[in-house]
Parts: sequence; structure tokens; C-alpha cells
Amino acid sequence: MHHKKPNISEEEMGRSPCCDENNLKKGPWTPEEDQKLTDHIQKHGHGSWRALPKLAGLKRCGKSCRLRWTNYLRPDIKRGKFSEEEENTILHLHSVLGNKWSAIAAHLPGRTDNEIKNYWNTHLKKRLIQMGIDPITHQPKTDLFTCLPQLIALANLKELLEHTQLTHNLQYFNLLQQPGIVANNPELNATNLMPTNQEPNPYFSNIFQQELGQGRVEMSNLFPVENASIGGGGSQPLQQQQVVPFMNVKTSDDHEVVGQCQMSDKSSSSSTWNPLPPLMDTSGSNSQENSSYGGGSGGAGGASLYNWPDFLFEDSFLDENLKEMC
DNA sequence: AATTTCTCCAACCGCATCCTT
DNA sequence: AAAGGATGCGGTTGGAGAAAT
Repeated sequence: MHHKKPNISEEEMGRSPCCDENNLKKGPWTPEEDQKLTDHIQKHGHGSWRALPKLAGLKRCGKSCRLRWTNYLRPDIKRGKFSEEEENTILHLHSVLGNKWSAIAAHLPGRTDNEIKNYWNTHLKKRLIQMGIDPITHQPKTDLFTCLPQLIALANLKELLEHTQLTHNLQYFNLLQQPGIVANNPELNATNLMPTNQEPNPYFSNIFQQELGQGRVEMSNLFPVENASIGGGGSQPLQQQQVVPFMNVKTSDDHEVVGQCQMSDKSSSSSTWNPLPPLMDTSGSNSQENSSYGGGSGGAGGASLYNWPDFLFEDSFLDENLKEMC
């Protein structure tokens, strides 16, 4: 039942807003107030919250007392960091229930809706966003606008790598110009500027690079993070792959980009060159923060959260590239 | 060491829903 | 069925402490 709000103010109605009446106290609770509230509820129960403050000798409104009790003083409250299991439960339930914090809290003994809401807003939501997952739908973001930062980062990276490759070739060319170098090193081939006995630079030989050059890059190839699953939806969890460093380059402001060659499959003999920067564990140094979304009902477990380095999304970085694109 | 910026969470506010009359 | 008070819920915020400059 919904009551339409009257046009006249509550003051005009003769009822002032909660806590405004009788100079009731607001703000943080003191230990003395906590003690009074706890003592009263343990002796008499809370009964009517509205009547409680007077009975307990508190200059608070009933609402404030109820909140303090349910969110802080209740004896069965669980304190401390959320466990990995609790995190997974929250993620799963949120994907099903949305922002129904009290409903979610009902599945987490000792946790309050307020605490879960706070944890969601300060940790889990941010983490999903960083992973390119919409925190509302729990689906990977696929529209162009939300992918723009990633696309810009990718375009910039391509430029960086090309520039680095050019520099590399020039250096190599200059080396060849030195007298006697080729004569003393027959394995060097001045025609293609590559040592003949060296594996081709994977960056220039793999399919991904060709696609980049032709401007047709599959989104699914660009965002391996999309493989991360929540609650065992059938897709494979994001797993940290075996990484072989390939090259390090620096941006103008001294950030280092590390290209990598990822062994895509232990059983596979072929390696794939991934021109994307490595996903970095941004979940913080605290081990409690390291969490898995792969576990859940899927049970694969053990997958950490990896993201692209923050600098790819810095304003200066993006601004520069947006200017070029527009 | 001082100052600024950022992060986090307890608590508030207003609306929705429930309950009683 | 309607009115109105009590309680619950979810969005938001203020300020303390931490981190960065």
C-alpha cells in the first residue's frame, strides 16, 4: 500500500520529522549510549522502537536506535573481512536479486544489509566495472561506448608497439651499416632485417596482428576478461595464463608496457601472441581481497581478478588518443 | 612534516510497505 | 476500504582515517 505524500509539510500536519523533535541527538553513538541501548534491549527486548528511547533513557529517535542495534550492537553480528565464499554469495545473489540488500543479507548469517550494501559499493561493484562487467546486469559490457576506453587503450598500444618495432628495425639497420657486421655474421639477412635463424616476431606474424591491420578485430578476442564467469554460468573462469615476457616499452610519462606471449593451453604446442598488456591483479595486497568469481556453483575456483593497468585509462592518456580519433 | 586527496563505512533521510484500527 | 502510525529498505552523505603528494 502506497500513501501519496500530502502537499502540506509534516510540520504543518503537527508532526515533525524523526529526530528533529525534542532536540534529539544525531550522529555517531557514544559508548555510554551503546551501553544503555544494549542493556535495555537485553532486559526488555526492543518492543516498540518508537517508545524505546524514552524507556532506555536515550535522546535518540527510535529509528536511530533500531539502526544502531541491527547494524552494530546485535550480539550475532559478524565482523571483519568478507570471506571469498561470502563474496561469491553476494555476487551470485546480486545477479539474481539486484539491490535487494536485505534479501541478500538473509543468506549471509551475521551480516547486515547495510554492511553488504557498503561492501558492494566500495569493492565488488568497482571490481566488476574494472573487469568490464556491467554491475547491474552482470553481463560483459559489449556496447561501443562502454568499451571505448578499452578500444582507445588498444589503439594506443598498437601504435606503441609499431613505434617500438620501427625503432627496433632502425637500430638493427644501423647495426648492419657498420663495416664488417654482415660479413662476419652470415646468419644476418639484410634484406628483411631479421636474423634468419630467429623466430619471426610473433607480433608481426599472428592472426591478431593481421586483424588489427585490417581493422576487423573480434571483440571476443580483445577482452579475455569476458571469459570470467560468475556463479558458474557455464563459461570458463578467467585464469592466469602462463606468461612469457616479450618486450618492454615505455610511454611518454614513463609507464612501462609489457607485451607478452601467452601459452594458451598447456596441451597445445602452439603459442599465441597477445599484444594486450598483461592483466594485473588489482585486488590489493591484502590476501583477503584476492577473490574468485569462478568458484561459486561452478566450483572451478582459484581464479584471481586481473585487469589492465590503470594508466591505460588515465585522463591524459585517453585525452590524447581521443583527440586523434575525433 | 604539512597538506591534499582518496577511501570507506556508520548513520541519516525519505520513500515503501506493513500493520492496526 | 481507508487512514495513519510503525517499521523496513535502499540511496546517499559526512567525516574519520589512510594514502598520496
